[in-house]
Parts: sequence; structure tokens; C-alpha cells
Amino acid sequence: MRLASGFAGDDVVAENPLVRKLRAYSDLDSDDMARLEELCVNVHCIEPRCDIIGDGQRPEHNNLMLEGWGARYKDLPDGERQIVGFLIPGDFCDLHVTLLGKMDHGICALTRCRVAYVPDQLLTRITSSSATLARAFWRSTLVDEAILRSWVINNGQRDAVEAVAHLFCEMHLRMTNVGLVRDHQFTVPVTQQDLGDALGMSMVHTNRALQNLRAESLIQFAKKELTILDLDRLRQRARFDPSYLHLRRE
Amino acid sequence: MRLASGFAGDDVVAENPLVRKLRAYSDLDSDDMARLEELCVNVHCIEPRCDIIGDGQRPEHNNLMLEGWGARYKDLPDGERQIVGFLIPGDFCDLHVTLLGKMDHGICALTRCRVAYVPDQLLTRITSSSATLARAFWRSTLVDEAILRSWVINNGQRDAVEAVAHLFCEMHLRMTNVGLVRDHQFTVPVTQQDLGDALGMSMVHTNRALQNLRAESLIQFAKKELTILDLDRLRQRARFDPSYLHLRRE
DNA sequence: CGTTCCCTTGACACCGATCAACTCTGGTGG
DNA sequence: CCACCAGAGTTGATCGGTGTCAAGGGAACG
Repeated sequence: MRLASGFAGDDVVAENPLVRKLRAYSDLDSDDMARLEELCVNVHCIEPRCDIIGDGQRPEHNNLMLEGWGARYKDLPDGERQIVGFLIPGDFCDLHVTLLGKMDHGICALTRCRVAYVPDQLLTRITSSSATLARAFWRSTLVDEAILRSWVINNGQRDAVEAVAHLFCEMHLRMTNVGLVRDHQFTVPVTQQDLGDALGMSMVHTNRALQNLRAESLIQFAKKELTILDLDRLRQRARFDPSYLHLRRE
Repeated sequence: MRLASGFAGDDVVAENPLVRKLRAYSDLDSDDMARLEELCVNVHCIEPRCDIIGDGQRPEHNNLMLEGWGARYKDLPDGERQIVGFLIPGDFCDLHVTLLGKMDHGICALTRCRVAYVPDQLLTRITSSSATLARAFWRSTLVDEAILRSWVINNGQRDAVEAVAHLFCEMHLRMTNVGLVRDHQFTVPVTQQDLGDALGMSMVHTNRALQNLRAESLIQFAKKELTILDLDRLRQRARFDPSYLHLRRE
């Protein structure tokens, strides 16, 4: 299977993104991988700027992102929107949220997305048939939590330029992890408004932080394509420590 | 069993805090509750300002807070500290983090704490013997994640006064949930420095935000005791919506 | 070829950081 | 009993980062 993302250059890249992602945390045998493929049969397309699942809804299945980017968001009473997470291929939107009942935030598509609807029973069947996979899912939720902690730090302790740089470093690793980075370049299909909503700053100031990073020759960012010109210096600028992502390489 | 916290007024309050907490999410039968009690046998005392588990350590057991307050924190290269979570009785410090290997943040005691060391095998044995408990643990980790999202919003979109008010509303509900609130009053054993570290603001400004809330007759806060004078107005001021905590009442 | 969305730039106001000094409290020891 | 001290809280003055407002530019698209 070859994804339409335009990055499918070799077999590894063309793999199922969920498989790619989980292999970063655990060794999977071919049975495990086959089981993961099973999860991705019921695939739907979502148009950009449409909700994959809205705030307050009760999901009937788990949404698994196969292609495209999404954003977790929360709309506030005063009309502001905070983005609390970006979703890329291989990410579950709402793993086990059926346990909680209602969603306490929404998830919307930033691009046209391909999303697999995974029934709860299928998920429980698969995790109970493979302890490895059960652990791999656990690990991925723990990493999601670690990412959230790093976002709290981002909004709390870093200035504008550091915050943008840090987010780019994080997305660079996560995208690499699912094989979507080529020559230090990858798609970041967000507007500067979205970036600001994620980092808790205004669009104007986000723009100036980006210009700052460009002026220092650390990145290029145009037409939703991000190129990292000097990874080491970018990470220094962001005070980025990749350990919270718990990837086996790095 | 009667906790030494000084709040043990009736039998319900005197219950194991873990039992109290999980009953907010799920119906537990007496077997389940007995199993939870089993988790709390190996209890240790931690002195204030000591690490319960340090950044980078590999935990050999799960730490369960039985009494006292703790803080998740991350020290940054420049000497700043960001607190990314408060731990109160009934909270697991590092549930399943053994799956990830190293801790990516530290947890320190804010007061003298009583902490149960729960071996991994015991935890897995108990969750596999009761589907209800397995689900209850899942739910509590999902709520932890929801709390983190609200902290991102706190640091991103709210001004100083709102942020403090929101944190107090959250702690009020969480403390109520484990029976540690009496007459709208409960212990919040943090310094204004700690508060600032949690909210991403300076101690001086935290102080001014507190004075603001006091001037509006919304709270009293002295000697680590917080009294909520007008819950409705405090929640309005904080734009607090309790649904993210997914408690069955509220 | 005009509309729309997104990016960019400048001016200005303000929130919150920083620095510094002072108070208050509780604890310790003479 | 008092002197001293350390930690926490409080206050005022000043500075800088960021938000806000407003206007203009550029690219994609029908």
C-alpha cells in the first residue's frame, strides 16, 4: 500500500503509520503487525476544517489517523481557541475515551484526512490477544501525556521564539518516527493562527517569532512546508531534550 | 483506618483515598475495594521537599499517594522550575511508567507524605482479576490527561487571576472527591512560589493575583488553608467548567 | 480579475517579569 | 525572655515581551 502523501519512497515509508509508530516503542512480530493492519479497514475521509469528533460528543468508535493532520482544540467562552495537541498519521484521536463518556474537547481536521474507525470490541480483542500490543498502546498513551507536559512547559516557561522552535523540534521527531520527513523537510499544514492557538500567543507575535527563526537561518517555512536548516542549533535555541518522547533511537 | 490528616470526621471520609477516588468514576463492589486495600500495605513516609522519585530515575514500583501533597516538576536548564501537576491522596505518581523506562520528570513531596509502594506484578494481577478496576485505572489516567489539557489552557489563554482561580476550582473538586474538604475549606500546602511555578508566572505576580481574589471576597488563603467564600462566583471568575474532570456528580 | 484567506509590518498599550526593600512569622539559641 | 535568623509574604518602581489594532501585500481560486 502506498500512501498518497507524496513521501512514499521506499517500502518502510509506505508502511502503515500505526505500525511505524508503535515499532518506535516496542518490538513487534509479524502477527502483531498483521493485527494492527486489521484495525485500519474501515477508512473514512474528512475534509479540512471539519470536526473528526466534536466537543461533548460520545464517540462510538476510536478514530485512528492514517493520513493528514488534525488538532485537538478547546473553544473558550470568550471566542478564543486553544489547541492542545496535533495529531499526525499513526495517532489515535480518542483511545479508550469511550470509558469516559463525553469528549471534553474537540478534534478537527487541519488537512483532508484519512481516518480509520476502529470499533471498541476490535481494539479490546486485539489488545487482549497480544500482550505486546497492549503494552505498546499503553506506552503510546504515556507518551501522549509526556507531550502534554512538555506543552505546559512550553506555554509556561519559554518565550515566543523558544516555544515555536520547541514545537518544531517535537513535530520533526514525531514525523520522522512515522517516516514523513525527507531531507529535513516535512509538511506542517497549519496556519500561523493555528500555531499561535497552540502556543498561547497571538498570530502577530507568532509571525515575528517565525521571522526570528528564519533570520537566524534555522528554518524555512513556507506553503506549509517546513525545512530544518540546522537541527542542532534549532534544538539549542529551543532547549529541546528529546527524551520525553521515549523513542528508542535518539 | 483513620487518617491523621485531621479531617476524619465520619466513616466515609476515613476511607482509603484510592477507593474514594475511583468510586467517583465507577461502581466498585466490596471485592474490588478489598483488592484496592491490598495495594496499600507497603507504606513509606517522605519528608517535605524530598523527591518521591527523581527525574531520570527508573522506578521499580508504582508510588501511590495516601496522605499529603506532591508535585510533578521539571527543572529547566536555566534554573527555572515548572510544576506540571499536583498529587493528592488517591493519586498514582507513576502508574505504568515502568513501561517507559526512565522518568522524564521528577516528583517531590510538598508536605510530609505517606506513599504506598505498589509492585508492578501486584498491580497487573489486580487489574487482570477485575475488569472493573482495570477500567477504573484507565479512566483515572484519562482524567489525568484531561487535567493536563486544562493546564495547557490555563497557561495559554487565561490571565493571572483567572489562572489562579481555575487551579483552585480544580483542586477544590479533586480534594472534595477524596473527602478532604470541610465547609469549603481545605489544605493547599504550597507556597506562592510553587503556585507561580505551576501557573508559569512569577511569585510576585501570583501574590497580586491572590490579593485580587481576596479583595473580591472570593477566597481566603493563609497558612496553607484555602477557604472558598463564594464557589459560584469563583468559578465564573475562572471560567471553570468541571466536566473535564468527569466526576459522576457535578 | 476580483475575492478571500493568509502573511506581514508598524504603532501603541498593557500585562507580567524583574529588582529591591520591607514585613511578618515561626524557630532556635543565648 | 529576648536576639537573631530564615523563609514566606507584601509592596513599589521600572522595564520588556506580547497583545491589540490597523493597514497593506501576495498568492490561490473561482
